[in-house]
Amino acid sequence: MLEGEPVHIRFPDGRGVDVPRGTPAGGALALWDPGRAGTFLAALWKGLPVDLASPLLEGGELAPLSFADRAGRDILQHSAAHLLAKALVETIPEARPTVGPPTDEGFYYDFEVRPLTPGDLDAIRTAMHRSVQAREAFRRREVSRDEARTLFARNPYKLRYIAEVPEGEAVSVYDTGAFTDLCRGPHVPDTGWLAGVHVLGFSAITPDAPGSVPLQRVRGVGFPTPKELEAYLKLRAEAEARDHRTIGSRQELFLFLDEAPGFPIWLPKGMVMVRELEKFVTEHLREAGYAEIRTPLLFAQSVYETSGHWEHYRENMFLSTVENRVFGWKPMNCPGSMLVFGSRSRSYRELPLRLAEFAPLHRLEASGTLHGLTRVRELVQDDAHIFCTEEQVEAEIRVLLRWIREAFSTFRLTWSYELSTRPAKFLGEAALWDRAEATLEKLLKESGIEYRVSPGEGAFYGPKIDIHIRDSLGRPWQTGTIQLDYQIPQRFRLEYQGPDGQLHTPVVVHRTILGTWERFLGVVIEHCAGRFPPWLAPVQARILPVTEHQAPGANGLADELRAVGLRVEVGGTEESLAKRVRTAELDRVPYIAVLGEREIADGSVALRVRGQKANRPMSRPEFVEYVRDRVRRREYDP
RNA sequence: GCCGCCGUAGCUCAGUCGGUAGAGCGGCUGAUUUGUAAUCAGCAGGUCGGGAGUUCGAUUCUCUCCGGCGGCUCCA
Repeated sequence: MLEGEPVHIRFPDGRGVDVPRGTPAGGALALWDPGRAGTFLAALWKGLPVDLASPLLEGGELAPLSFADRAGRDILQHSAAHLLAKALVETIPEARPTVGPPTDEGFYYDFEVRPLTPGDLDAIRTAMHRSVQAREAFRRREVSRDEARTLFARNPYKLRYIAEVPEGEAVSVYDTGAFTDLCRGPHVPDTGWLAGVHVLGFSAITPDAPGSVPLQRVRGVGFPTPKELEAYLKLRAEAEARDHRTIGSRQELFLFLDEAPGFPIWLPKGMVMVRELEKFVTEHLREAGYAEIRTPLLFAQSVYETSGHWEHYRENMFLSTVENRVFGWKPMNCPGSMLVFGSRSRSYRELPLRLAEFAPLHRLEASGTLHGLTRVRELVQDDAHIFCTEEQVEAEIRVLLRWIREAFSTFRLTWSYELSTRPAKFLGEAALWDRAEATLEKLLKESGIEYRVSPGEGAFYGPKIDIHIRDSLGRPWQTGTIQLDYQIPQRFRLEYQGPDGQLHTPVVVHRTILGTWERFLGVVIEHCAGRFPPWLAPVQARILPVTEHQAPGANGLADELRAVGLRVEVGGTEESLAKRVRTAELDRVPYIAVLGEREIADGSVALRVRGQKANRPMSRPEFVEYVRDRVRRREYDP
């Protein structure tokens, strides 16, 4: 091809254009769609991401990338990481940058550098801002391996990455002002695109590799404009306001003491909610043919040796030595259920045998991982074990998948499924694992469920389907789990007599739906920002007499509500009505009933529904029935 | 557990460049009897997370332990 000879470029809408050879990708895209060209931050050239400055040397397919595309978003995050590295090295010249990838949330960059301080962060932010103002270009250069090794001679991390570049692939570096980083690219055209970048914080991390030194990880987020960044930061501030730890304290649901780290203390109002969840789950258990049992919190070491927990889970167990015998606090309910099943001979006619147990479990979680209600050391699962034949497994799991849909819909949560497969440390034979994994996968597929596969994340005894629920800000939490287990029943030598007269080992499905009361409530609190559905609310209605003359009437109404099983409080009259309404709203009480002279006279109530200023007058029986009905139907909104 | 940061009244936070601390809300008492997001006044409440060290003197500086937060790792 001759210099300047036109090349033919095709675009996603099928249109094409001839441009002089060597035209930058950005130039071609501007010809194609001048209106949107300003939002293009990189391009896809023959399916691979490239810089807008990249010259088109031959014909081919060209598509734009903007922030709206995941790939484009990642490019902006990655460019932000470069900008951060530039600023950090300007601030602390001896710092050695390692890697700075985009993440789901934003981006980070790891450095080998002295421990950072908040003051460093300020200096880094200033340096980044300066660079953004200067609109410094990201310039790509391809260099020889020798040149690259010279450029990064002081940085062993980069030298290692240079050595890892496959033979035949060019080593590329990007210059941003005076800063040069090893990078495959592509990048946004210049730092002016990074006005919506914000450094969130830093923390030390310890890389996996043996002998490696701790690194400082600086995290940030990037948006195309400062306005979008502001919107994001506002969302984060809201997330802080709905933190379950804050709401739990404000509404007196639970607390933690220094003397019992990771052990939640349920206060009366929180305990009401735990009981409501229990009731919600238990109703289903009754319909679905479960039986409830209770087994000890402690078992002798030998039980865990049989179950495999001694080998695979001991470091997470609380142990007690009594009369020279070691007892372990159970971290899971399975051993107890196994012992109950094995306590006498069983017939196939009993299967599926569904044993539920809601016992407190103890897990010695590392202190640094504890987090409010969502990561605790004492927890209660809505747990059950289904003992069944291999043929019964599918039907049982189908029921569970249906129940998951129903349960999470009640809370208006969105959830997702994850299939976790055989871990490095596992019990049993690989072939059995493959079969179990195939079964779970088939069930997910036939239900039309979208799921993610997490290789190696299964329990040590079997693969599992995990449920992740997201709170309203999109943060995922693992809750329910369905685990298929061919191992532990064998280890406990569980058997049932089949129709063939032979003894067979049952399969066990371990499953929880909500997961644990603790974590589930933590997420629900954040999801609804403490404005609980009436059925779950610790106080469902508060009755406010306007003056003390209406107090007897208010108490009478409260009795009527209590008589139908509702949780009611009657407000005092020491404070102004406005103040008491305000307090009730801040307490997130779903129904506020005001009783004044008028209401007493005509037997009505002035109902104020939580969050709604306008009040609805209704007769007392109407009011009682209205609240009762919405609670009974577990309506989400009051 | 690892790294960093933090710990002042029940809660949210101010403050002390080393001389033993304040506010708002909440609580209690009194007055007010109130019509839909804060009526007024008064009072009580803190060995400034625990321990040790430096100092004439430590809530303030140092060390250490405990706890919390943000990450890492791990998980329901």
